[in-house]
Amino acid sequence: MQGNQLDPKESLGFLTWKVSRIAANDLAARFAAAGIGVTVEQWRALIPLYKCDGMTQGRLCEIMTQEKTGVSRLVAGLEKRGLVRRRCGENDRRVKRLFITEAGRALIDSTMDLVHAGREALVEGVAPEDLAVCKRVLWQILLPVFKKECGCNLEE
Amino acid sequence: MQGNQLDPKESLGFLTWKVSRIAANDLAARFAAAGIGVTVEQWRALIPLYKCDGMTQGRLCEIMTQEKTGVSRLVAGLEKRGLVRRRCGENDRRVKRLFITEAGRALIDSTMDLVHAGREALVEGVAPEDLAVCKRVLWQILLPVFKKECGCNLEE
DNA sequence: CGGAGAAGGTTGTATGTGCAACAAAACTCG
DNA sequence: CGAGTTTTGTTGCACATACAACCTTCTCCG
Repeated sequence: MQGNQLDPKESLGFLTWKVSRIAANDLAARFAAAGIGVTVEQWRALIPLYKCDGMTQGRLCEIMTQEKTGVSRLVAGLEKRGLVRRRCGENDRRVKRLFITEAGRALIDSTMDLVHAGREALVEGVAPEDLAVCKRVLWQILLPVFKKECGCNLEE
Repeated sequence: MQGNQLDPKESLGFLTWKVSRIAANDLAARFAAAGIGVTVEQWRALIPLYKCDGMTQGRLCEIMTQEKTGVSRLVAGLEKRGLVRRRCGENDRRVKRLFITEAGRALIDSTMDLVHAGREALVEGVAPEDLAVCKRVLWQILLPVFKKECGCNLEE
């Protein structure tokens, strides 16, 4: 039985890695085809701001469960593209508050159908009840990381 | 119902992305703690060579379902660390054949327990039958990509 | 043959990500 | 108050990954 420790089908890390690459690459191709000038990661970072405007950058890190360095650069890219504005906090001038622009909102709105189509294509042929179990398992694994970090509309 | 299109729990792309990051970061931490001087990605690239020595670099690209550029750099890293040797093909001098070294085999052997522990920790608390469904779904999604690319021991 | 095109790999460029180090601002407590 | 500590964000560095451009080698076919 120890022999199949090297079987990729048995490693959730491997499986999720590959599926996430497929999903991201597919979405990137759809963005490119539609002339959307934003990366998938930047798009993902924009979602929380769409749902909850004005949060600090640190808050976005928590929501994305990601290092502050990466988020700092994602936000810099979003700001360069005019999708987000950064403003220093008034009470605490260390923090940067993030505000999605009208262009940012429009981008999310205009990509909803695209994203939805991509998700459908990804899970085409998968039994809905199995897919539900799969999502539930993955979310269960993520929960400890998201605990006490899920305020401000992340649920909803 | 359209409102929860932005719910991360509903996006398999998001879920797999986050779980794969958790798994990779956890494994990287275990490698670092054990003084294993190799990245998770390099380790993953080494697996197919452990199972099937002497394949060409292009073959490894197929097995890893990855661009040749990334594989080229992964293999370069493995070679720099003395875990793999590259040799030009004899009949076709364009190809590079990849041979795992004794150090490479020893590294895989010595990390098996580590990796196994990481996998156990990742899915701790998940019902085994649900986990099996989850893995089956993910593999089902990957299958079209792996089709006709799964020879040489990938299946075990 | 021999040139056109295909195939295998590498390098350049852009972006993402994590760790460590750093800078600025705020907080703590004597 | 003020020095040390903590918090927030940025920058440097290393590595991963995708696309495009390129080089070398092989193959095809006239």
